[in-house]
This record gives sequence, structure tokens and C-alpha cells, in this order.
Amino acid sequence: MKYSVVIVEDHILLSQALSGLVNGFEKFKILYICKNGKELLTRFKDPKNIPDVVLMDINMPIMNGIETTAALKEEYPQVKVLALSVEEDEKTILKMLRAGAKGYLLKDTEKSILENALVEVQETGFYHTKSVTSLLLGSLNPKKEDTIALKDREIEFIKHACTEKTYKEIAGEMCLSPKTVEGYRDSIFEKLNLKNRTGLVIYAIKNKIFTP
Amino acid sequence: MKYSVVIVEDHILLSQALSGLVNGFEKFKILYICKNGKELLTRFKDPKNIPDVVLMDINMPIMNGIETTAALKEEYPQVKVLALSVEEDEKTILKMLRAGAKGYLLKDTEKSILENALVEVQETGFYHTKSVTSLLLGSLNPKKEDTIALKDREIEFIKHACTEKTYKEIAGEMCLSPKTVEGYRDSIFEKLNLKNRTGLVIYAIKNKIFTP
DNA sequence: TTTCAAAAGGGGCTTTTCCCCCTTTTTACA
DNA sequence: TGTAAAAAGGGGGAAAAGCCCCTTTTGAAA
Repeated sequence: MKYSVVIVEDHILLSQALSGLVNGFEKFKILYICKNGKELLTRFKDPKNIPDVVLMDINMPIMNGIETTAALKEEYPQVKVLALSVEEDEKTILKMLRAGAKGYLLKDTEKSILENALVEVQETGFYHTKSVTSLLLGSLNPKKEDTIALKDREIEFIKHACTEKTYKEIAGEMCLSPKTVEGYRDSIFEKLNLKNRTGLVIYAIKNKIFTP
Repeated sequence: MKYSVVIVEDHILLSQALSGLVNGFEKFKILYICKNGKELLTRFKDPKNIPDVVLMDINMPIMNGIETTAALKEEYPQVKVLALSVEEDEKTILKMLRAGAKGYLLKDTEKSILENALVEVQETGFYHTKSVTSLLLGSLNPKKEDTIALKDREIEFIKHACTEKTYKEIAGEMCLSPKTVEGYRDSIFEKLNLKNRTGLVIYAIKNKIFTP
């Protein structure tokens, strides 16, 4: 009996191609393919649709890999999630692992490594490349510094700050006094160690608060 | 006899998976896989390595799809290039087509469409989805507006403007007087229709002048 | 119910940014 | 080789951004 695998990936061509690859592996077969996390959760309502392993992309519309993995960890902890991504960004990897992924593969890997990762995840419960392992170790001590706590209202302000609007205009749109908005700015600058609005824009984009 | 296809794609997993897909098509077989344009050109020095069709990714390190396609058009015009990308950005698509690609596929497509595209490109010389065709038509009349001419020195300034530096500091680093730098800013604002520095930063990132 | 800490709003000031209009120096090219 | 335009530099002023320090409101926890 082969282990069942579900692919969650928004690029259809890649998911179909991957599907062929996995079906070629000795111990695995594809159960079905989903285009996003929401679709996956809907499918899971039928117990027959629950696989052994989920191959999960991170960047997806509707419901991304991190949210989806977290949801699976809650409701279907027996399902092993293997993250698959082009993201090499430390924060993203850590978030994904913290959300409950059993392994993290870059799309830039050999198919033999994919097969190996699937076997490991299924049989030992986890798989990590050397690089991810060392990242994990490194992230143990400096404990905090991850996503510095930004309130919802601040996030909203930052998005406005990433436009050509003046603070006065932003205040209008947020139904706040200009002085309050300037207060947001000042406290964010201090929290994030920024010097001016340009720095804030770059920060917002780096941290995906705003996407150009 | 099957038509030969070469894949140029930096993500190994995707290229191997695609390879399996194409080898499953009736009329096509994979000759080999390259990780970037430079590798492809090196391979082409041996005439036995010249395929009928190249499946070309756009975003690659070392030598990207646009440069590579342009080079192929010069030296091996008989080779048909089918672009494969996640980029839906109009400018990128147009650049690729102008560089000589015979077709443009989003990675977000069905494998049957890939097969169809390969057949069309090989047998009729080109393949375009409705959306790309209409994009082409649309881009005929408004002729200009593409990459608005920015001088090297202006590009350099824009990169500096995407940091927390003041214009005075930027002037220092560029060995120019602050007033000259402000002159750059003013003329760029006018050319690009921007209101302030925030707008410039967003523009620079959108147009890949600066990468956060 | 008190208390204490955020959130919201604000005054006043300096610096930076933005805008308009002007001169000198270089560079291209007809 | 003259000329015409870029490129470089600049003055001055209004607006926006940034900075400090202060008050009121509000909304929990104790």
C-alpha cells in the first residue's frame, strides 16, 4: 500500500508536474491537488480525503501555507505537512515550522531529495536539511525579535503611509486627527528603529505589510 | 520522431517535474535541462544540443530569460522559445515577446495547455493565449510609455532615495551638490508623475530599480 | 471602584521636502 | 565651430515631516 499525498499549490502547471513526479515514487501516490488552503480544508471534511502527507506551498492566494498548516495542526494533527517554497527568508521558514510543518524544502531541490524527504517525514515524523536545522538552532537563543508587535490600527496606518498621501490625508481616511496619526508614526519609528517615512515604506514591503 | 525540448529553469524541482510532464507528451521529449541562460548558450556550442523548442523561465540568476531569448534570436533563430513564467506584469511579457519568444505561458496553466502550446509553437511558429494577444494589440497604438528614459545617474539617485538618507546625504555620496540632487528629484517627479519621495520608492520597487 | 496604562489629541519648534524660477558649465551634433 | 540642450548648481519660500513634551479620554485589570 502506498502512502497518500495531497499537493496544495496555486500554480497548476507545477502542481501537475509535481504530481507526476510523486506518482513515480515507489512508496507514494497523489490523492488529489488543491489550489489553496481553503480548498484543502473543504476537502478534508470527507475523511476519505485525508492523506498521510500534505505537500504545501507557502505563497498562495485565499489562504496561505502558514495559516493552513496552523489549521491542520489544530484539527488534523496526524497529517504531516511538508512545506515547499521558493522563500528562503528566515522569518517565513520559522513561521512555517512553528505553525507545525514537519519539514521545509526549497523548490530548488532534486527530485531524489523530494522522495527522500517524503520517506523521512512519513516514517520518522520529520525531515530537515542541514541549512534549516542550523537555522532552527540559531533561532533558539535570541528568542524574541520576530514580528515586533504592531497593532491593527498601526498596520492600517503603515499601509496608508506607503502611498503618496500626506499624514493629514491619511488622518482623514482613518477618521483620526492628524496629530494622532503623527503619534502613530513617531511610536512606530521608535519601535522599529526607523528614521523617516522612506524607511517605513521599505520596512513595510520587506515584511509584507504592503505589497507594491 | 519526437521534437526535442530543452528546459531552462533555475528551480530544479520544477524543471525535473516539468521534464516528466513533457516526456509524457506524444510528440515531445526532453533533451536536457539547464539552470540558467549562460549554461544554455554553453551547451549550444555543440550542434547536437540544439533543440526544436526551448521552454524558458524568465526569472533566473546569472542570465535571465529575456537576455537569453534575445541572444538565441541572434544566433539560433530557428530555435523556438516558449516563455514560462509567474510574471503577469505587462512590461515583462512585452519585453520577452520583443526579445523573440514565440509564446508566453503562465505557470498557472493546465498541462494540456502546455502540450497544446508546444504543438502550436512547433507546427505554426507561435502560440498565444487570448490574454497575451489582446495585450499585444493594446500595446500597438500607445507606442511609447514603456520604460521611461531614466539616465544612469538618475537611476543611481533613485537607489539612494530608497534609503533613510536625506537628500543632503545622498548628495554627499554622489559627490554632487544638494541642489543638484534636488534637481534630479524634481525632474524625476515630473517625468514619472510622482508627488513625493514615497511615490518614488514605490515606483522604484515596482520597476525593479530597487529591491528591498 | 480605584488605578494605571494605552490610545487619542495637541502645541510649538526644527529640519527636510517640495516647488518655482534662475545661472553657469558641459556635451553633443548639425 | 556655433548653438542648443542637457547637466550641474543655486535662492527663496511654503508645506510636510519629524521631534519633544504635554493633556484628555478610555478601557481594562486589581
